[in-house]
Amino acid sequence: MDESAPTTQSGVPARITDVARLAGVSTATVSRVLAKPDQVAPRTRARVQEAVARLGYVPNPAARTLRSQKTRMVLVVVPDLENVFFSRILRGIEETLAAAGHGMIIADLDPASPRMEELAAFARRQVDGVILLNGRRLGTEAEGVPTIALCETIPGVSFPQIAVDNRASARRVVAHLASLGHRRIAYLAGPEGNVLEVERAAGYREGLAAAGLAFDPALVWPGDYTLASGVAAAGRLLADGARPTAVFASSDVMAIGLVGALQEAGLDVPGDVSVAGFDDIEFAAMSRPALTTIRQPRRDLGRAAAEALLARLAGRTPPALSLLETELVVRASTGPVGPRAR
Amino acid sequence: MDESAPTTQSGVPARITDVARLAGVSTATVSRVLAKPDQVAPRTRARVQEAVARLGYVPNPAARTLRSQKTRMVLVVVPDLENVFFSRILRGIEETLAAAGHGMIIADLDPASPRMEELAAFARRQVDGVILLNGRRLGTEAEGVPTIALCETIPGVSFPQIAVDNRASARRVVAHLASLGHRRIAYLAGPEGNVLEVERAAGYREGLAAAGLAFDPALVWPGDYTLASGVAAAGRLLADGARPTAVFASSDVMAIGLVGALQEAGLDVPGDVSVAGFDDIEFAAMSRPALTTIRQPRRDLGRAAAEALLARLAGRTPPALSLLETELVVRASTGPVGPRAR
DNA sequence: TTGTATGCGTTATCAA
DNA sequence: TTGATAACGCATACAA
Repeated sequence: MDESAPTTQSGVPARITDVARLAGVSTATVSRVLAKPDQVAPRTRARVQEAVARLGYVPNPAARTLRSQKTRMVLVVVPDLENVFFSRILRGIEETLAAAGHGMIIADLDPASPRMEELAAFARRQVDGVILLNGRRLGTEAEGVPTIALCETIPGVSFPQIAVDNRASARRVVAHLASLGHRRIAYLAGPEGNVLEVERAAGYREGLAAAGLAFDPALVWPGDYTLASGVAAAGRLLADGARPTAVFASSDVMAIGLVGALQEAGLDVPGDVSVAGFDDIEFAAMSRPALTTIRQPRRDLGRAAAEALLARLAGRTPPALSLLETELVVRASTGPVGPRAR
Repeated sequence: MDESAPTTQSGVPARITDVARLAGVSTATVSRVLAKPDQVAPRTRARVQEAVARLGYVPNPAARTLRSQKTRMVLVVVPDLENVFFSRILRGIEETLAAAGHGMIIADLDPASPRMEELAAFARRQVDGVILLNGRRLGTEAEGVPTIALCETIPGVSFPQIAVDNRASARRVVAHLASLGHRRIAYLAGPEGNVLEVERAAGYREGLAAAGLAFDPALVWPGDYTLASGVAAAGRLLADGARPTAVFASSDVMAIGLVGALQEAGLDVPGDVSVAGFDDIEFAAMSRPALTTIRQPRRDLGRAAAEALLARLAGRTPPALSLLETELVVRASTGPVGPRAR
């Protein structure tokens, strides 16, 4: 009944020498059977595999790493594990890596953290590759550690990057709002200097231009992707003499904060103001009114990054930049310009 | 200007022999300076430390692990990384482990997954300890891998467990609702058989009893901690002839789904129905109306688990069960029994 | 207090 | 196709 761990009788994990002895071959042959089975004669191979199974042999990873200089581990650097945005991406990465026999180590690290250096030292030795989600280079890529940037692209680097077309997506949001008749469309920005922010802001302006609307700097409000900045934006809107009839918030979290604060102030969304977000986090669909937003294919983003890294590890060269498709998800938070606002 | 990696001139990472040569000592002494500095004469120690700094020496982890049989890594098993509930716990674990020089490897694994076995094989070799968040034993603890269970306790195991008092917390929610005048209080349950569910359900019944209210099985609704089950519960409530005036949902996610669906049906929360949740996830405060709930000290839970594990690694024996304090957070989703319901 | 020497468990090189 | 053997880089028992 006892499904105890497969080991030698003694309870100590079997080593390669145990397998070799049982199969009547050398350790070199055992190693070959595991790494390059077709270089071993079928009969020998069968004997070894039998012995491996009997002893439940699993190679010692540390010994393997020491000798082969490969760790079969990948480091994933996220800026904030608490941000729900990343969870599904991580899952996409993990499932892809696991299928290829690689483990995933997560570092939750503010890009400004001094631990970046410590982490670089870690990455140099403990992983075969790195996926960066925080828009900051680790520095290890220069030392030959294959690296991929995901979502937050990093300008001027030579390694592959995976992202969505933030600019085009932002344009699409503005086009949607304009098509509903909105002519005063505000933009709730992300943290200054952030790549995502730069792109989305540019898309906002281009979207206005495409709809024949003038850009008004007074309608660009500062934000930092946090709930609090969404709430703060509500104050701004309420104080505004010439209120916008729609707001494009550059993250769902800000959009949700904004909507909540507006409702608290007695405004109706979308009756008085339409609000759109970006990301399509889980709570976008469950907030009231359900949020119109841009869906990022998060799982696919994770998968794509992991695949690109695996390709690099295999010596291939993935494209310098891959852009995945987003989708405009129209829900209840955006609607035609209301009678009051007209 | 170039902050290149600290290595020997050749670009190859320095080894212990390089340090030994530069400092004019044996490798054993270098090793000692790093592991037990006080066993080395101050002057020698200084020379070695100087050499270490000059060469930017960092011990090779694989070699270290191979020799010492310690990996300085901890495995954390979560049932669902997408569940926002875990993120802050993970951060609490990570910061504590990092401070002690241990890395954190996350496995995102449905408890029913067949990968549990594969993971056990991994844990046996690649980590010094395990923290289980999914209520399932890995089996490696029997083989001497120190293990801690967190949040979802596992009955009948001998290793330390960290959790909150789910039962007492549930009682407190019911007491709160009862104090607002509610006499028909429904309970939206979690997945059948889950430890958390069993405890919270018991607390619900005890809470009713303490308030002098009768238990009515018809007021216990099935759920599984997902949004969808919260939405489904709304249908149940609306169809109910003798509607409850309050609902205690055993997770915030279900509570939020329930509230949204009730609002969609034209009911007012808390005017028509009060709703309370459990967990205090980030969105509890930002949903409308803001959710009354039980706050779990998630970061502290993570820290406590990590500390308990570190204690075990150090040969000490933490208590078999530690319960951390929760807090009833009263927000806007619960209120006095409304006139319509009275 | 310091040094010598050995082995941790593999993989890779070379020779057979 | 297979085997002998030398690293991989470190920590530790033991000796000095």
